[in-house]
Amino acid sequence: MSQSLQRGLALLNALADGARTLDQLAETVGVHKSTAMRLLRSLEGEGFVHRPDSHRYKLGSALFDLANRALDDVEVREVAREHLRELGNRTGHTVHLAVRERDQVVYVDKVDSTRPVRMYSRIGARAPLHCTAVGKILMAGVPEESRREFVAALDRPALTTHTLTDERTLLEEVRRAADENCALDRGEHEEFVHCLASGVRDTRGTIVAAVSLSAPKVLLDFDDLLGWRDEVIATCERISAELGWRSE
Amino acid sequence: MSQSLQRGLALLNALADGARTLDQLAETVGVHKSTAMRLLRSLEGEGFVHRPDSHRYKLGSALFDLANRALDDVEVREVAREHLRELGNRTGHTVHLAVRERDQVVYVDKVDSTRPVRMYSRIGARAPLHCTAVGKILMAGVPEESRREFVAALDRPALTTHTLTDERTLLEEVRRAADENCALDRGEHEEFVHCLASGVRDTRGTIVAAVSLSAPKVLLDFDDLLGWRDEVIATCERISAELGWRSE
DNA sequence: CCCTCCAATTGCATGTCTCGCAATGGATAT
DNA sequence: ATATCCATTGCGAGACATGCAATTGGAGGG
Repeated sequence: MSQSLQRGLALLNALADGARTLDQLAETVGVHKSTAMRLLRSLEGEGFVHRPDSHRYKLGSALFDLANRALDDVEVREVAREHLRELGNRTGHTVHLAVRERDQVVYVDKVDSTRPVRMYSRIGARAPLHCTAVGKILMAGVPEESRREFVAALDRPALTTHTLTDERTLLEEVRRAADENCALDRGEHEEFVHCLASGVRDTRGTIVAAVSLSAPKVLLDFDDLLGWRDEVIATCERISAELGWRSE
Repeated sequence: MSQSLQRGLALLNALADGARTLDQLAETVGVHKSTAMRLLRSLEGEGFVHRPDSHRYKLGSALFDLANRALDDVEVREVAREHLRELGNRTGHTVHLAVRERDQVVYVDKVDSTRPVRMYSRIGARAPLHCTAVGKILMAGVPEESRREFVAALDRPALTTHTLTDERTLLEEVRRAADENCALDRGEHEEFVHCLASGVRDTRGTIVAAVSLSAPKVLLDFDDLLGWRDEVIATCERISAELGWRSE
C-alpha cells in the first residue's frame, strides 16, 4: 500500500539478522543504494536504526523501547508475572505466557528453567498454533461456531514426525483442550521437547492467554510432565481470578 | 527525508501509549484519516501493528520480535548475563547493563532487586548521560581528545536538586570515572535513588558497556552502597575478561 | 425494526515526493 | 600512487502518496 513505508520496514527486518552495510541492505531489500540510504536516514532519525560507525547499520533502541511499552500494554502479563515465577520456581522448568495474534502464537513472557539445559525461545518469538500446547489452548478460545473453519484455514506444516497435520485430529485435540482446559504438545513442534498448557480467562470468560510448562524429553518424561498438570491449571485459575473471572 | 516512512514511524510512536482508534491516530500524527489508514495497513501487513478488533490499533508482535533479536545482537549482553545475575543475587539490589547510543544511555539488561521495593526502569529504556552513574562511565569511554566537546555539547537539564549541570564539574567526574573505573550517581537522576557503576571493556580496551547497582536511599545508605564498589568492579572485570580483554 | 451516529473504507484527480542514475567524495587497502 | 569499497548528493522523470468527499458497515437507541 505504501511503498516507502514497506521498504523501510523491510530494512528493519533485514537488520534483524545483525549489522549490515548499506549495499547489502539495498540488495536484500531490492532497492537502489541511494534509496536505501534515504530510508535509513529516516529510520535513524527516529532511533529505529543505529550506526555504530559510518559503514554499519544496526537496529536502534527505539525498538526496544516500543516493544517493551507494547508488552506493558498486554495487561494479562502484569498480572501473570508473579504467578509464572512461582510456577517456575516450583517446577524448575521453563514457563511461557503466550497470546494469540491472528494465526500465530506470540510469547509475551517467559521464566527460564533453573536446569542447565536451557530451551531456545525468546519473548516476542512466534510459533504456529497447530503444533504447540499453548496454540491448542488459544484455539480453544475461538468461538465454537467458527472454530472449525478457523482450524481448516490454518496452515499445518509437519515440523516434526509427531506433528498433527490432520484437520479432524487437530480439531478433536482443540475440543478436548477446551473441555479440560489443558493441552499437550508431544514433540509436535520441536522433536525433543514436550509441553503442557492451560488457559487464562478474563472477566467475560474469554481465553486471553495460555500458560505452558516445557521441558526437553531428556529431563522430564511424559508422565512426569503430566504430574504437573494440576499445578499448571491452578496457576491459570489464579491468574484468571485476578483478572476478574469468577468460575460460573 | 522520507515522508511516509516518517509518518509510519510516528504512528508506531503514537501507539506506544496504548491502543488507539484511527481518527485519534490521524489526529496525533497530523495526517488525513485515509492516509493514516493506508499507512497502518502496511504496518499491519508486516505485523508491526495489530488490530484486536475493527476499530482499535495496537502495536504488533513484529516489534517484540525485532527488539529481542536486536538485543541478542548486543553480544556483551550474552556474556554479561550470568555475571549480572550473580551480582544481583549477592547484593539483592537492582543491577543494570547499559550501553551508549549517541547522547543517551540505553538499558539493555536488568536483574530485579529481591527486595519488595522495586525500581521503575525497563529494558530498552533510555536515560541521560550526565546524571547517571552508567552515563558517566560510558562517557569515560569517549576518547579523551573529544570528551571535552562531547560533554559541552550535551544537554544537561537538572532532573533533581542534586543533578550536576556544570560542564567543568561533570567533566571532572567523568575523568575520575575513567581513572577509577567507577562512577556514582548521588540522586542526580531520581531524587531518592543512588547508583554505583563500573565499565566493561572489549578486546581493544574500549568501554562498550556499563554495569550499575542501584537502590533507593531508604534501603541502602551511601556508605553501604560504596561497600559494594569492589564487587561491581570485579563483576565488570570478569565480563571484560570474557570479552577478551587482558589488562595490560 | 428502523434510524442515527460513528468509524472505517474506497475512487479519484492532483501534484508532491520518491526513485534510480551517475558522478563525487572519503577512507582504507594494495 | 592507484585501486577498491562504501557513503553521499544533484537532478529530472514520473510513480506514488495524499486529501477530499462519498460510501459502506456496524453498534446502539428509540
